[in-house]
Amino acid sequence: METLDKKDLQILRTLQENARLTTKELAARVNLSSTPVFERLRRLENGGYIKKYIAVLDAEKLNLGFVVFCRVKLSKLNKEIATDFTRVIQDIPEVTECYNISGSYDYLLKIHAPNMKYYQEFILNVLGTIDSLGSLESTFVMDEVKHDYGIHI
Amino acid sequence: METLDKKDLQILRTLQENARLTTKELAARVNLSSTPVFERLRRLENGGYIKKYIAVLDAEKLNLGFVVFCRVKLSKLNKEIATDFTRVIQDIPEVTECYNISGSYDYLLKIHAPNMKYYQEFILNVLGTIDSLGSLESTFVMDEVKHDYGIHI
DNA sequence: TGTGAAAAGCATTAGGC
DNA sequence: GCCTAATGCTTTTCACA
Repeated sequence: METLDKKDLQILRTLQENARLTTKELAARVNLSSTPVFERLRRLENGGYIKKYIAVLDAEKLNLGFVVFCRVKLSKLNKEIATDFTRVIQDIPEVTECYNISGSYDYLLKIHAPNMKYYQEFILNVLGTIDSLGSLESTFVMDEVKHDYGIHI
Repeated sequence: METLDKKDLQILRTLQENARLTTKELAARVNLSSTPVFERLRRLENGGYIKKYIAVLDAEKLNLGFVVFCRVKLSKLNKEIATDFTRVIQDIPEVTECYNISGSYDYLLKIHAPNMKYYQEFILNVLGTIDSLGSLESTFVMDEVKHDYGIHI
């Protein structure tokens, strides 16, 4: 796929705000008829600009509103240990995000739990048992001040 | 809204994976016909369990793949300054997330930029000019190891 | 690339169990 | 609660500018 024009960007911008709009409604907002919007949309999906469509759930209501950012140092920084850690982390459902980062820690994890008690046991019984993990520092989220679910394009 | 049964959770779980499923497809997955699924969905939306439906875009392809976690200390920790900071932060499009956190910093920001050069200027011209901001520490994302876009329910 | 019309399929409501 | 059946929209395709 070559390049995106103004309408493409407008479509993407609109959909990352509300993915439930019908092609027709979307078409109205970008001043086109349904057909070209439909085709652009397919182009954008196939081109990988749209990765997926998701429903954003309310973690609080689903008893997973206790959020922690956890910084992790590997037991030793080599490729094998890093590979092991990233593989293990994929299968831990409480860990919703994991980034390899610069600085004095190696990884930053975002973790969702029901409460502090649960988290404490999670550290002891899950994270604490990973061999490739050296040390760990938890930072608790007291309030979500902003969450855009989208990027500014 | 009272409590969620197995089918409700299954619906939520499915939709946070793929929000584009038709009611019909969704119904097939939970072994019901369209009507009850349609009604449950409405109940879940109105009950606030589903906050919104969004398209997840590819930040890399849209030239916003340079991601930074930035920890911020307020110039002074009082209510007025905190309120000012959180208000200012809402209007900065590069900041896609902002959390009030425990520990030696007050806030954790997630920032999307095109590249390091852009980020450097962003720090100088935008973040650096916020009065309520005391100090700041940038942690660069070298790799996104895991990103679930959903919680484990 | 775009438009508009037509076919195929879905969301949504109604009526009954 | 659930189902099936009907209706009015949408999506999707096609012919054409």
